[in-house]
Amino acid sequence: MRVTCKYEYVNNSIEEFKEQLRKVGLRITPARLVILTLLQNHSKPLEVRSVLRLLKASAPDQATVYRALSSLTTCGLVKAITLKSGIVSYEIANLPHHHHLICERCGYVEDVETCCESPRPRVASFTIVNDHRLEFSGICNNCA
Amino acid sequence: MRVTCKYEYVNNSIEEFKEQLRKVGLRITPARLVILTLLQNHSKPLEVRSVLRLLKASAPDQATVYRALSSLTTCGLVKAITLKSGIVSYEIANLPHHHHLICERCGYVEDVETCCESPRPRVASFTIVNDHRLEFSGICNNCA
DNA sequence: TAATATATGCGAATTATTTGCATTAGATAA
DNA sequence: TTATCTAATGCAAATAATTCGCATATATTA
Repeated sequence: MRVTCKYEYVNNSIEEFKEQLRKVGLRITPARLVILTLLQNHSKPLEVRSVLRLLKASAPDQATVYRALSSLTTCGLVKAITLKSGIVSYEIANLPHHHHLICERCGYVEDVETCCESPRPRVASFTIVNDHRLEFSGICNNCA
Repeated sequence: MRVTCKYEYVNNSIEEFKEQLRKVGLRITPARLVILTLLQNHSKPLEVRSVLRLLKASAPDQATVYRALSSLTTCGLVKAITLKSGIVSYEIANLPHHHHLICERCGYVEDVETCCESPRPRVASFTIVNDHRLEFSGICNNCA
């Protein structure tokens, strides 16, 4: 399906995104759709900077991008992951469960299915433990 | 041992820190020692902002703090960890192997010993995998 | 289609981080 | 020790990143 509006995008999951937005009570807006689409089309997590750069042309305003990423993350449609480097990146939330392997030199990120088989920690000061993130790091072939 | 110099600090590991700095080839300076001491005295990882705030009085200049955290991290004396929230925090590197459990509401961090028992991922695009970080998140008692 | 509340764009304000450069102070060797 | 060399610091200023206020536009709902 091709949709032309203020910003242009090509996407097959538009209806899905709309449904998700509806479900979490966020309005369906071009800015949110274009950002969801962008994240979906990139298999790798994207930093804000990249999102801004990739959308630059007729893109939503930068404040809008920040606000959209924030609301989408809060509502769980997008995941914010933070790599060892300290840079926050965003990815579509409903990907199959996976983790990341990141190159310490160049920042290249690879998804890995390896998961954490250990039990959830039991700590007196916490009531609920409901999520985990596992990140491996090393040196990619290019940098080695 | 009590050492008074341009900035003041109380510490029992000064000699250890000096030895570590020597080993990695960084000069032994008051700024580095005071930052290592601060990180050591806090059991929790600290963000740059907190480091700056806690040191404020007769502290090293902010540019110096950034530079020191950076060089200490590069040389491996300090670890930069990035929590789900996207905030980068720093902790002394030579703590026993552990991971973190963070409250999604308030950011409270607890160290946990639970580790990842799964095998290191084998991925064609990576030559070396040499580290991992595991982060659990949930709701702490205070927020629950 | 009208009413209303949310989202956007824009500019400006904040906040965070980095840089250049003159000066200070570790380290090293005589 | 002291002289020498180089890295580290402080300061001010530049840059980058993020947030905010507010008028306008737009999605939703009835």
